[in-house]
Amino acid sequence: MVYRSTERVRARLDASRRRIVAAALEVMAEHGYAGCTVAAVANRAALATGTVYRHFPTKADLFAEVFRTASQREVDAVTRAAALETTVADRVTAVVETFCGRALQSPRLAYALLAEPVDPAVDAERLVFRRAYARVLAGHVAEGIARGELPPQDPELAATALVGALAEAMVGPLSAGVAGPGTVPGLTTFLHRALGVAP
Amino acid sequence: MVYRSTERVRARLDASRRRIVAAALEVMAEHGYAGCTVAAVANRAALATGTVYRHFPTKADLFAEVFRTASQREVDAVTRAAALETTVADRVTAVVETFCGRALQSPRLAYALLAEPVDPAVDAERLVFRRAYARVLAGHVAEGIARGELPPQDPELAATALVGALAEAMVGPLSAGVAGPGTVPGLTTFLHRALGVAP
DNA sequence: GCAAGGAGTGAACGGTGCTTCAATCCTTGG
DNA sequence: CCAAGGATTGAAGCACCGTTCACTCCTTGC
Repeated sequence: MVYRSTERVRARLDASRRRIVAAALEVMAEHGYAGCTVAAVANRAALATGTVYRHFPTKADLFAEVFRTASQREVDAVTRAAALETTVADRVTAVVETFCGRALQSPRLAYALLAEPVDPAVDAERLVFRRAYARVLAGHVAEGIARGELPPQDPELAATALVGALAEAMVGPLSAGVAGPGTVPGLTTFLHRALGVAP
Repeated sequence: MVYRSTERVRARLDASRRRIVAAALEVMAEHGYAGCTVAAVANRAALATGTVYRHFPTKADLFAEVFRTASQREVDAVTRAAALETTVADRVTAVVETFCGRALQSPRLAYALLAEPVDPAVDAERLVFRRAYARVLAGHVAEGIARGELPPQDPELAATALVGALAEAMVGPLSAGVAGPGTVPGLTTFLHRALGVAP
């Protein structure tokens, strides 16, 4: 046994793996999930098709990771934006603005993450994504109730409904053109009222 | 030219076509869109695979019609339920209860119509479906504003957000088990507040 | 430099399921 | 009953892609 994987090789492997995920994300942001053949991803990563399979057992596994990565980034952005505010009202505003702003910035990616038809195994990851958003929001809602800024209510349910409303309001604009200028403020008001933020 | 299609034949053709759509709907309600191969649908309709293609140019066309039919039925049910009520609050309650009740009654079908990964061409039909719901709701919202039962707001946007909240709140329960008992009333309250129904 | 064995390659494979088509059956009007 | 022509059949065709694998290249430690 003369060959044993060394640090340098492991670093290169790691880099390849990351490059594959990044490439997949790029292809998805450009052509949607529909354009994401394994060959296209490999090509973008400057690797052979077969090499992808040295890092991921199946295409679904690769894209599960892609979705997980991209989703985490989105959730983080929203979490960070909310953390800068103090009242629940301001936090919800921050969430809506961040979510919509980012979605409209890269519409193709947002559509893929939110609504595009994908492999069922990848679709499962989407549910996790949405639940992650809901969890963040549920935390703020619960705290709002505790502080007396919001009336008593089921934070989980409220958060889920918020996420649904947000996503739905974005899907239309994403698939066809751009959102009207009133969309984001209108949505903010709507969601504030839904939660029972005192006017 | 001795043969010319007669009334009887045209009736039989029509019946076949309808039987194909009905069969597709049945298969979808049982096994989801994933289980809907053309062969399975034809089999259920007691026809040969090839016959399907004498009625629909492609599978996507067939399922576009299936979605259209099923969606119309759902929208009609909701419309009818709302029409029995007078105040906006009661109408929204009726919509939520009807929507959720029907969805939970045939969860596999509801999941297919709302969220299951489908062919992109069929997915387009889904957007129409959701917009149809939104249109119904937007009408009620607009009337509510006119009557002074609701504060001024963009009825389209509000309706879209309502539909999103409803759909999202149902997807969880549909994919895994049943809805908790508090879901429907909780959702109703949430949506009333969102619209600004006077408490 | 060399043997051992992992990493990388990409053309070929294979499964799935939509779609077609030549053969057959059925309907119609004479 | 017959000829014309549409309707039906279902097995074969076909395309598309994910996946594999025999081969080559590279890295390692002696």
